[in-house]
Amino acid sequence: MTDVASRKQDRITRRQVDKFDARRTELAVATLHTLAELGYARTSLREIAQNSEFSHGVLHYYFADKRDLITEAVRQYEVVCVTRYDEVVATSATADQLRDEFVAMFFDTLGQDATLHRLWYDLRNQSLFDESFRADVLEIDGHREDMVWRVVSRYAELVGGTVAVSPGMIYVTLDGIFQRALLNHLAGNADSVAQLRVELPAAIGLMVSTAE
Amino acid sequence: MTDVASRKQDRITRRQVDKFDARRTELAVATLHTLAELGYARTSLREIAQNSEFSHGVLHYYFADKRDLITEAVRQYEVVCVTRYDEVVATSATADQLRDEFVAMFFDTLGQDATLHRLWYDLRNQSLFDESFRADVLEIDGHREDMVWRVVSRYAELVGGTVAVSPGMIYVTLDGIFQRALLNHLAGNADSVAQLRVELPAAIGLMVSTAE
DNA sequence: AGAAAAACTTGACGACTGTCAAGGAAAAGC
DNA sequence: GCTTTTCCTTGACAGTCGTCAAGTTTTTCT
Repeated sequence: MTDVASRKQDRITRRQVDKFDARRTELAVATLHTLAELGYARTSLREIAQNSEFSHGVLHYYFADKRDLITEAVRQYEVVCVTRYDEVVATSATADQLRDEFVAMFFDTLGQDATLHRLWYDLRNQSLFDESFRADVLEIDGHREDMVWRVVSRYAELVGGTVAVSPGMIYVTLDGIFQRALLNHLAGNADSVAQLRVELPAAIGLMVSTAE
Repeated sequence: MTDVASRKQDRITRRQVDKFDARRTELAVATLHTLAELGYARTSLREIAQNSEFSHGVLHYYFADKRDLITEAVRQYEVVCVTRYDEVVATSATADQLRDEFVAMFFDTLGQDATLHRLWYDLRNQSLFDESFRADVLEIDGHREDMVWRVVSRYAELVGGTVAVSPGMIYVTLDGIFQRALLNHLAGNADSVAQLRVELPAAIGLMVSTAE
């Protein structure tokens, strides 16, 4: 093959691959919404296809099997979810502002993206039973940990103190609060959610020791 | 009906009811083990029956439907699980002893009953999708909160201090640590589990302020 | 415009699901 | 010991599942 011909071939192949990937992503997003609505246990390929503009057979044209499809959907989740607070971190000038805006966004996404979040917890739990999910789950969990670490360490910096506990502990605490708030939110228990909102700043304060 | 006859009838009825309940519990326990092994999404009635000494049809003799069966299984879980640390609380004479024995039992049951625990988290998550689980889940969650509160408040008492955060926050934190330890345990990541073990006492210490 | 390749639909397969009715086996009552 | 009730098994039902092959439509290339 000549150079020109091979480069042309490359261009074609690349365009095909891009198109292929675009459709894959489109279907993965449809999968994500179906999973968020029904949960892992009740999501079928036909249901996913109905949430897209295609028929159920096309899923096996773009994905090897169901696991492949769901794995790709989880990756889509990650793209959306692990940079949520970065802008708050970047633009906040004072500790109080950072804290307040973090709390606001925390409970904003809790209400806004509740179904997506419950899906995440569902899949993280699936990984306790299904080994093939574990690597992806642990990776995303790590990114979530980094995400809250960026918030809290920056908060400590602004407040002129130091973080008193490990990144893992911070994540575990904030994630635990979020999980409980999500359960209470979906159960329609607004009072409990409101109380967690009050307690969240104090929990952050507890993990950051002010320099004396 | 004479008094004697009615009392005799009562006795018979009661015996029948007891026997009925005993078999129900037996089948609920088999269900619990199957759920712990396979997870909610992959547990079928036939699989449950194979983990008992009966055939699959008998399940509909003792339970109205699958939901009824699983609900009963969850109640069995609760019986085992929400009094785990009570003896430690009752017998510990010093704060250090209480803390150390709590941590020991915490990580003991993590390894020992890992499959049961992952089932609990699985079902708690199901309640995010399936409304009919929510009441039971919230009730058990409350009992778990009470359980860790008994530990930490007693610890504060022994150490001569006060608990610095709400019962809900304590539960959320300890449960978060447990969940993460469980994931790492099942993933075979012993190092991460060991590190959480080191950090757990510090986390407890952070939530209890020593009187000065 | 015609040929080739890619994209998508349709329908079918075997396996598995919860449920339940019919009937056999065991226990209880007399 | 015989009858009645309780307990349990078996087999079938209607439905759903993931998967895939065959065929149709659409796009791409020459």
